[in-house]
Amino acid sequence: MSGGLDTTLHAPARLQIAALLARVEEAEFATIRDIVEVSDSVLSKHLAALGEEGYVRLRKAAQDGRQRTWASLTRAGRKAFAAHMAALQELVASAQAAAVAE
Amino acid sequence: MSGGLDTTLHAPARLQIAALLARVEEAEFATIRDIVEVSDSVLSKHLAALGEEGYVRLRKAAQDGRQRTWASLTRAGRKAFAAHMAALQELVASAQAAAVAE
DNA sequence: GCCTCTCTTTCCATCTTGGAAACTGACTAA
DNA sequence: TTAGTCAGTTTCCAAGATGGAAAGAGAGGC
Repeated sequence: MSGGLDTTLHAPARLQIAALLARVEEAEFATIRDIVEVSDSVLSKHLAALGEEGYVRLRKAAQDGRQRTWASLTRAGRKAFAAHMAALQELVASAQAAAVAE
Repeated sequence: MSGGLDTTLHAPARLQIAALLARVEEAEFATIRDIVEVSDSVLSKHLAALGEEGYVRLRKAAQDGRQRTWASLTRAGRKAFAAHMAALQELVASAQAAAVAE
């Protein structure tokens, strides 16, 4: 019943995360958390969900003696995001077609 | 945390309903149900939700001796749908801005 | 009065989302 | 080496959505 929409990407929080990552090489955990405005635990879980789907890659490394995590979209992630946005556009278009047929 | 997105319209099923109605004067209950592919009860509940939000108007009338229900977007509904689509577009754009700032 | 058609409402089970708090791993400081 | 931080993770739990089946309800038809 989800008309081509990717449920993993459709949830508001993850849609924001994906949209953010779609325009960057990679982004830091804290940066994403502040932009999306969710708690650490929630962001961690969303990134994990995106990771399991193969959409996001997490890179952990130390910087200034502090451990940091960078997230980036995988190729599949970019593709899925683009497809999802396309599905949204199409949702409107197909609605139009259905209307004509009615 | 929902970046300007309208949660009432964001749920896949309701997004499809709204997209469909956005292009028609009005659509029949059964038509919507078949396009969105949900059960009667579910469609009824979604339309009720959209109605409570002031986005959809339901018109009931008899046709060929059968009682039918037509749904249509109210002006507020069309406005909200347009705004929601705009928010989706903007989500991508703002993500870009954030990326630059990073 | 009874039946059918067309939704509605109720009941219920499942899934998702979100935050707080506890926990882990890595590294710094004594 | 032990204690303390920082940066996420995982666990626990509560709340809200969503979906379908089944029972209801209203309007006509027979």
